[in-house]
This record gives sequence, structure tokens and C-alpha cells, in this order.
Amino acid sequence: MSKPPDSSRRSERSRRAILDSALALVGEVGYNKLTIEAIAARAGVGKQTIYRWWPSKAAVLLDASLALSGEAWTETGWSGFPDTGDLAADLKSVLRATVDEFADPRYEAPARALTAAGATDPELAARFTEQLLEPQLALYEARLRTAREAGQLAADTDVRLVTEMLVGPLTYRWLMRTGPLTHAFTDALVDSVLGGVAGATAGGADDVAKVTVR
Amino acid sequence: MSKPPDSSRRSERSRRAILDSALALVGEVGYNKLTIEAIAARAGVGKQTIYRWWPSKAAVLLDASLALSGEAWTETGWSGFPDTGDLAADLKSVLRATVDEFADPRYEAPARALTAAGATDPELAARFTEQLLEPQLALYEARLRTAREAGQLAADTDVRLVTEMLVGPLTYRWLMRTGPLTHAFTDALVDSVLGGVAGATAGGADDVAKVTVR
Amino acid sequence: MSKPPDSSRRSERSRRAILDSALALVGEVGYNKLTIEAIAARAGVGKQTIYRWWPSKAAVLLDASLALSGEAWTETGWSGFPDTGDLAADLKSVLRATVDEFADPRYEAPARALTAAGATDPELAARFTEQLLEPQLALYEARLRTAREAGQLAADTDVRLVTEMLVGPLTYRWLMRTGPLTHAFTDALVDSVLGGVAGATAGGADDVAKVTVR
Amino acid sequence: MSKPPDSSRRSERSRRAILDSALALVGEVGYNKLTIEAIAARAGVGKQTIYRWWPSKAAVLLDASLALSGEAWTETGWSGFPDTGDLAADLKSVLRATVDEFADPRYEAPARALTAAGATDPELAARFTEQLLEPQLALYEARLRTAREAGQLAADTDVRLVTEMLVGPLTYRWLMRTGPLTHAFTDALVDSVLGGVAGATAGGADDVAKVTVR
DNA sequence: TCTTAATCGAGACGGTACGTCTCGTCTTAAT
DNA sequence: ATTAAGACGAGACGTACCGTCTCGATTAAGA
Repeated sequence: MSKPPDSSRRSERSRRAILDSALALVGEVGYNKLTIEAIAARAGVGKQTIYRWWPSKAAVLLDASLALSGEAWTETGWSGFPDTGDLAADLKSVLRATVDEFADPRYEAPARALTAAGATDPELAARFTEQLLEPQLALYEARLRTAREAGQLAADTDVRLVTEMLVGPLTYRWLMRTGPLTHAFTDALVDSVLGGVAGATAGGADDVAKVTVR
Repeated sequence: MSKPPDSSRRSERSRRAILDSALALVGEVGYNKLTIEAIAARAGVGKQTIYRWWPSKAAVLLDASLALSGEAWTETGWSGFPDTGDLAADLKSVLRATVDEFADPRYEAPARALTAAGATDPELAARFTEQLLEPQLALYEARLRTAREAGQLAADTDVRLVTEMLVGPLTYRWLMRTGPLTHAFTDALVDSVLGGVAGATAGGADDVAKVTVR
Repeated sequence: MSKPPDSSRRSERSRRAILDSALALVGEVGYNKLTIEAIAARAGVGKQTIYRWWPSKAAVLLDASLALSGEAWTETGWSGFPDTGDLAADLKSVLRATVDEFADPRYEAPARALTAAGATDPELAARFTEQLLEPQLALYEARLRTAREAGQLAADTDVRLVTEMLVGPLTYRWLMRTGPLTHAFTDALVDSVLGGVAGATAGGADDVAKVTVR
Repeated sequence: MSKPPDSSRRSERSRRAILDSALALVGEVGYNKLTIEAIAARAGVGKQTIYRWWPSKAAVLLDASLALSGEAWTETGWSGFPDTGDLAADLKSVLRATVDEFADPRYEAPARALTAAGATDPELAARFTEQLLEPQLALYEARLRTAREAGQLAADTDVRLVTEMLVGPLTYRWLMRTGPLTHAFTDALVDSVLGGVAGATAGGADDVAKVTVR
């Protein structure tokens, strides 16, 4: 019944002002106290202009985060995942950068907000995952696939699983605050993921053992 | 100024009714639409009785979840983490149970709700972590410590790190819905964590290699 | 600053559609829920086309009523106030017609709307009175003046006062719904106005008495 | 479905503040720009407290007017309609007072507002008529009935009709602004109503004539 | 016949107010 | 003296219209 608005007539100025206000406010008052009224007021925009283009404050924040990560991409001049040939080093470097990002309040507030919103709103979570998360995971997977082809990983390695073994513990500790988020933590994580944690007497994994080779 | 209420006069009947209502409602309408008014109405309780004892709806839900997990504990007759001597098997068994729990809507709704609330409310998160999460992580750590002493893990193994390597990817996939939550997934996870994923030509971890034995 | 629009280029089609829509809508939803947006939508017209030519929805309705009364004029072939020589009969005939008009929902809705709007908007009321009311009152006054010259009214009769003595009670009863609007009511009104209501023993008006003369 | 609120717990303080604010605001900004939000804000009251007890701003204003007229009643120490025995004098005195009241902005604004609202809202109009108008009309009718019994009015006089012949023209001129509202106007009105306007040669009313005595 | 300038339908915009919902506090009755 | 009930001040929700402001697309002169 309700027809979609004509996006060709959309005001770019208002769109930017809304995204900027949302980012600023979520940092200032937190996600729970973030209101659409406040976003509209700060952006100098009518509420309807937000409701016309976004279904919820979480959706606004998602777009704002997308814009933010887009900027970060161009700002840092990042071309993609590093590939120096040294898998461990490359992974550590990326995970260290992620730790730094998590520590940057500019990114942390919206990231926590979106994670929280996504936890109880599957529809939003789908867009969040698809548009923000998956593109990043895909970079990991590509790098891991390269490594697998170079024989640095077992031939039957599930790159998605390994990706989540790297990103999962990091995200978990960030989200649950079960420990300090440091470069040392991610370095150890990379080593443990690649080398495994089983001892010499082994037995853990069915047909696998780990030996020190010098 | 505000005197703490006299907990000795607290109505146990009301307390239970509130927790039960909160659990029922969070499953029915979701966390976002869960309101204290609705909890009070369903529990046949005055709003003030909730405000007197809990600071927020998240706190109510946390207590409700604690009660729920307490019941589960006694219901299933669980005595703790299994220790059959086979570390991999024990971990797989526990993680499979966790997967099943995540799939049970009875647990999932409050779990997602608390995770979401905790993401943006550090105070709540602290209680959540301390009272629900840490006790469980401690069980992992204890089992891993036993394994380390038995030489099944490297002597310098950081059991907290390994715990998060197991729980982190599982939680991540559950929360972000980046893939199906299956027993196969957790089984592969355990194997990869214990054995590592580096290939024969190695190089990933500094001084570690993985060889297939037998 | 704002230049007046060029009325020679005005779309007659749109003008009619707007007036018709306004009349139809005021009958359907009432004056309070009548909106310019709805008028524009039903007329298949842009909002600006209304705002360009009218200052308010009340003004639209006034023009619509003027058009309507213009039509009624030509429809019924009325040439003016009847003058059969019998003043009482003429007045009764006109007031009966007015009663019938008040009962016609086609006229009643806009009439009530304009009266309501005029009650609190003097500017609108001025136009309403000048363009709709006064022309009608002038007809009464003319007829009464004729009667006065014929000696049917006291020589010093204030025709405006008498006009309002006829139209006032009728309008009052219509507006306030203090009683049924019937031909009997207006007939009695005419008789009472002409003859007065004082009894034989008089005393009411200073130097006036009323006597039955057969 | 929605249960009515418990009026025994109603805050008298809030009720008065709301009525006072409504009266003040309708005088300051007019009925059309009178908003419930503004009433609530000025009264230092939540909007819901208004919506809980009144269905519309017009209803608030009606209650405010009732309170106002109640005060006026006790303030002026009025005991009712004057009865000096001289009907014309009594009527003139009351109508002059009404003219003065209509000229008092304190009364005029709400009176116009209620009339306007009642014109298009029959439900409100019913309450308006019943609670404000009829009690006043009843006073006229009582006085006229007394006069009729005293022979000052024709024995078959319809006191309701005569009441409306007095109040109708006055209200009409006030509402439509068709002429100045003066004491001279109402004095002439009373004389004309009592004595009639037909001339000596008569003929207006069927079997009635007016003669000047003394 | 072809500009060309205004009106037109359409609808996005910054706003205001609506009437509803829920918050967290405060008051009341009764148990 | 504590509870269930619920009125209260506060303020955000999402919607409806306001009156203004672009947009092309007619459209009707005058060049």
C-alpha cells in the first residue's frame, strides 16, 4: 500500500547530517538513550525524513557505520588484506589493527550498539552481517585460501572455520570483557590457532599430534 | 537518602512470579518489547515491587536466567565438566550440549537479551559475566588444566586463551549467525584448536610444526 | 517579495476539482478532519495549486460554498425575495425554505464548517459575512422596507433589527440544537415578531400594548 | 476495553492547573492554535493526565468554562433572574449584562471556541448546550412564565420561542458580527419582541394588531 | 512554429502536534 | 507496614499535516 519514496529526490545533505548526528550521539549518550528525535534535532531535520528512509534507529546506525567504515577504508589507504607470504605475521598484523579499532571509541560505540541490536533483531542482524561483517570475513578467507594453496595450511582446511577461530575469540573477549584486549592476546591467538595447543603426548585430536621441531 | 529495602520481609512468591513472567514474556514478545509494566501485570504485582528490588529490566532478566540455569543444573543432574581422560571427547561433548542449549528457545531468548543488554551496559555486563559466564568458563579452565598436567596440552598453555578459542567461535557464530550451529561445527572446532591448522610445510607458528602420526 | 500568481493562466479544471473535493470531503469527514492534503489528493492536484490560490482550507470552503449557493440560485430559478403584498406569508415562505436548506446535508456540512471557522477567525468571518450572509440579509431588509413604506410596519422600524429577529432565532436553534427546526417554528416566529408577545394587560414595553382585533 | 480511571484518586491540583492553563492560552493564542501540549506544559502536567480525563481540547475548554461560569455566579452574588415585576426592564437588564459578558475577552475567547467546536461536533455541542446554555435559558423561561401568569404575556405564549427571540438575535449578531453589540440594540430588541413590529394598518400577523396606547 | 515562462502534478523537506506508550516516582486502600 | 493498584510528570514513539520548496511535464501565449 505505502509506496516507497523517490530516492532520486533524496537530500544528500540531510542524509549525511543524519548519519553524522547518529554517530555523534551514540558516542555521547549510548545506544539505549539514543533517540530518533535527538538525531533529527541535531541534524536539523524533520523526524519524518528519518522515518521515510530508515525503519529503525538501528538501521540508521548501520548505515552510519557503513559510511564510517567506508571512510576508514579510503582514509587509511588500505587496499585489502596484507600478503607478505608470512601468514602468521599477516594475521597478527590484521588482528592487532582490529584490536586498535575496538579500542577507538569512535568505532566502539556504534559497533557495540549494532551488535546489541542485531542480537535481538534478526532482520537487522542479517543486513549487519552481510554488509559489514562478511566483507571482512571474506578477506580473511581469501588470505587463508592463498596460504592453503601454498601448503601453509592443511589441504583440507576449512577456511571459514579458521576465520571464525581468529575473529571469534577476539570478538568474544571484546564483547564479554572477559579479559584485556591486547596485541599479545591476538598474537598468542594466531600462534595457537596455527600450531594447535595439544601437547607432545597428544591424544587430543584423533589422528594428529604436535611436535616441537626446533 | 534512599534506604535499602529490608530483604528479610521480601515476598518470595512475588519474586518468583516476577522472574517467571519476565522469562515468559521475553520469549513471547522479545527483549525490545519487554516492559516492566507488562512483567508486573502478568506477575500480578505492583510495579514498585519490581523497582524496589531490581534496577532495570535487564537485571530482572539476569536474575531470571540465573534461576533458570540453576534449575537446569539440578534438573539434568550435572555434576560438572566430564573428565573421561579423553580431552577432545570431553570438549566435544560439552560444546555439543552448548549448541543444543543455544537451539532451545527457552534459553535462547534470555541469552540473546542479556548479551544485547550487556553489550552496551558495562555494569550489567559485569554481573552477567561474573555470575553466569565465568562459572562456566572456570569449568573449561579446570578441565584444560588437568589435561595440561597430564601432558595432553603444551606445558605453557594459556588455559584461558584455549577456553576462549573454544567458546569464542561458537558464541560468535551463534550471535552473528554467520553459519549453521551444528555438532559437526563444534567437533571440527575442537580438533582444529587442539591440532592447529598449519600445514606440513609449516612456517605459521614460529617454532612449531604439525605432523600426522600413525 | 512573493508575486501574485497570474490568474489568467489559472486552470479552471483544477479550480472546480478543488472546490468539489472540498465540499465532498467536508461532508464525509467533517471540517476538523478536512485536510488540504486530502483535498489535493482527491482533486488530483498538487498541494501547491491550492496554496497558490487560497490562504486556508476555510477560504477554499468559503469559495466552494459561494459556488454552491450560486448554483442553487440558478437551479431554483429564484429571482429574489417574494413580494406578494402579504408580508407575513412572504417571510414564512422564505424562512421555511431556509429551514429546508439547513436540513439538506449538502448545505449543512459546509455551513456549519464556515460558521465554526468564522467564530474564531475574524478575517474569514468578514469575508463569510460579506459575501454570503449580507446579500441574503439585504433581501430581507429590502422586503421589510417595502412593507414599512406600505405601512405594514411601524414607520420607525429598524429593518436590520427585524431581519435579525427573524434570522437570529432560526440560526440559533440550528446552531445550538436547542429544539427542532420545523416550519411550525418559523411560522410562529414570524407571527410573534410581527405581532409581539405582550399580553392585553401589557406593561412590557414602555408605551406599547397589544390588543386582539379579530 | 479501556477501563475508566479511578476518579477518587484524581489530583485536584492538576485538574485546576489544566483548566486555568486552557483558559489562559485560549485567550492568548486563540482556539485554533490552542494545543494540548501547550496546556500540559503550562500546567506543569503530563499530557497523559489530560488525555486520561478529557477526550478533546474542546472538552477541556468546556469544563474550564463551566468552572469559570460557576465562579462568576458566586463572585457576582447573583441569585438568579431579576424579577422586579417590570418584565421589559428585567429582560433589558439581563441582556445588557450578557452584552457586557460577550465584550469581556475573558469570556469571549472560550465562548467563541466552544461555539465553533460545537458547531461541528454534536457530542460536544450536546454537553455544551445541556450544561451551559440550557440552565441560562431556563432562567429566561421561568421569568417569562411568571410574566405570562401575570397576564403580561399572551396566555398561549410559547416561552421557549420568546426566549430564543431574545437570545437568538443577540447571539447571532455576536457570532456573525453583523452589527455593533450595544445596550441600545438589546433594549430595542426587547421592546420589539414584546410589542411586535407590525404597523397600525397591520396585516402581518393573522389576527393581531399593535396599537399605541397612552 | 517555436520558444519561453508560468502553472501544473508530485512529493521531499523542516517542522509541530497528535494521541499512545512506557518510564520511574509517588499516593492510596486494604490486608 | 507492605503490598497491588494505578495516577502522576516526563518525554519518546511513529503518524499525520502543515506550509515551503524543488522538480520535470504540460500548456498556452507571444515572438
